[in-house]
Amino acid sequence: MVFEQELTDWVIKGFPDLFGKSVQRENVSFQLTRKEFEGDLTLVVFSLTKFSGKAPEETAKLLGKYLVSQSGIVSDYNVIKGFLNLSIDNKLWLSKLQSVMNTPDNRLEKSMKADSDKPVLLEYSSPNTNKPLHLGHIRNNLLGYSVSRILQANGNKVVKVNVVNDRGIHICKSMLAWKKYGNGETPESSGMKGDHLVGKYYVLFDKYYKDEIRALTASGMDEKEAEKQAPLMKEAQQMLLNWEHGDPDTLALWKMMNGWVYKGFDITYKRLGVDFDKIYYESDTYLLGKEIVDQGLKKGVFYSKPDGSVWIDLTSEGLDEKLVRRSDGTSVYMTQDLGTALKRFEEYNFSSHLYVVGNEQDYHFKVLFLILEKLGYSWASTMHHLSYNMVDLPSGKMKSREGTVVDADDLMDQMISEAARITGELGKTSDLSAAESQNLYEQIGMGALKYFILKVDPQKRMLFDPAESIDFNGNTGPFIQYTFARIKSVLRKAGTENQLSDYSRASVSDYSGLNTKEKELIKVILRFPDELNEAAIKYSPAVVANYTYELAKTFNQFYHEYSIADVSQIDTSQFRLNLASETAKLIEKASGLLGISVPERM
RNA sequence: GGUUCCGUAGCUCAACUGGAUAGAGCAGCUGCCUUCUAAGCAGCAGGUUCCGCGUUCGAACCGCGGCGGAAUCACCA
Repeated sequence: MVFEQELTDWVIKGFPDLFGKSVQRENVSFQLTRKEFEGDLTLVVFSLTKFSGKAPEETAKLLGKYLVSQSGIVSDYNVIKGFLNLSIDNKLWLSKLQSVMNTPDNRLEKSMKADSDKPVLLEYSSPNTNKPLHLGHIRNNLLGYSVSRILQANGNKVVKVNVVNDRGIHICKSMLAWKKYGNGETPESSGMKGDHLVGKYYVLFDKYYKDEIRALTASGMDEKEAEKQAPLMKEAQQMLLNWEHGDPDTLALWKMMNGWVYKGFDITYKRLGVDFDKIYYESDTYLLGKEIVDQGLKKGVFYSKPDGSVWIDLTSEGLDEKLVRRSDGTSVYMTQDLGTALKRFEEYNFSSHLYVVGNEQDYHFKVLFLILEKLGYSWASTMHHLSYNMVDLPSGKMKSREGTVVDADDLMDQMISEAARITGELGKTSDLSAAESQNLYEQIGMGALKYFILKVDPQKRMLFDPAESIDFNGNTGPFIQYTFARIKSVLRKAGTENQLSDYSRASVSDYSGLNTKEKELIKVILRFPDELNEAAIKYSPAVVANYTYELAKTFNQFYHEYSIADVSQIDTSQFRLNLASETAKLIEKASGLLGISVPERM
């Protein structure tokens, strides 16, 4: 935090003279002073008492006195129990703020040791092509995209990759159902979005498949056996074989239907505002990794069983035995992930590799990384699974086959029309054109959705109740957007937008009567780099989201208490306008990290 | 059953990674639009941080033991 560095230096410097013993940097810990106490930064002295040999209060008092007389930073101090509250000179707050204002973008380049030119590889989204995206995918996509922005803001190069799961039995199910029951229906003929159309046949397959099972069990067959013997399932499996053998008809159907899905996904991705630098298709990558298995066998990392299947024994690590190649020589999920990881390293020479994948795959990634390590790849240690928890409905988990999903497109539509309704009620769009209004509704609706998802710690399971639409009041995206728009409006009316840089220097240094609300706002503004850094370390957009809310909230309180554009005091009002302008810039920047766009007016 | 994650106000979430009297927003109740945006501001009420023991100056956070929820342990991906 601001001033922490300097103050720590002073404590270390003065300690030996005061107490006859020296202290290490890690023993000196500062925190922001809580609002109810006098002061700006607080030194927690408990951990220092074993070096000072004195009681906490006594230690704090001596240090406080020393800092006031020697450091030139601290104007005053008070001691409460073992907490030494330090007040920083107002002028220093102002000059810190001023240096930030005068170098608008530089502060984003500091923090986190961005590793030279090597990129960070970030995989996210990874959809199946047999059904449309739902709320769970939204969480994945928003998280992945936001993490990429946060890493970039910390000075990293990021390569965003998506791997599309475009093959397998589940794809064949939709294909088969379409072939049997589709009557040649296309997105054009039905007016349906391609991914929804394909999803419809996936559900249809399941319906008829269940019918078959029921019929078989009614005639006395065991349920497990019925699942295997159902004609539809057998046909689907045959289709998969045809696909693997390159049957032209099957491939043509596969290409056509996947094409529909990609078109649909593109629309959804675009609305979500996410994008990728490279897309991998599983149909291209599923054979990768076999060579790695051979090498692993030679090195003795893997072993084969009599039937020819290849395994790794991880029981000594407290895990199980894991299959890495089937007895028929085909690769499994693990095999291809090994292969793609190696391929990506060869292609990009990444400094680290992140996977944004749901926590149901925690075990898979644990094993994946462990195997890579055992195979001797040094970069295995740079891999990280950014695991996030599921989105739950009040009724429990979403299940696409049972129709208990919140569809991504539907949800976005709903959010946008809700935004339109509320905006209309508040009468804010009377002077906007139809196109401008529509654009505004989209910004607000999507802002609400994105903030709702991203403000929650990724590791926590979150609940979404479709019956209660996402809020537009309080701790929400629209509140942040509203604050931004209001600041912009004030600046427009004050008519000083263009002169700010000329004014800022003079007005900041001349104005010394810093009051509580102004100071609070300044403190929040100056915290931005720390928050950004923390967000990058934790890979958590939630840090940014909660910070942005606090910034907007603090501004609103400040704004309410003090008339910003009071012309009778040109210096103070100019200073306050500068503060407002700085806040707006930060809100815009922080929102950008979340993929939320902020409107100039709303 | 083994492993991993989670449990904070009625509800949805915070809590600077061990610090002071655990904070916001919804929902409920009170006030505030003749003044630059009321999607706002000020206030009231709401807590045994799932339970117990331990570690220490100090625990929502760390350790152990329970209870509750979830995920995973496939020749699926």
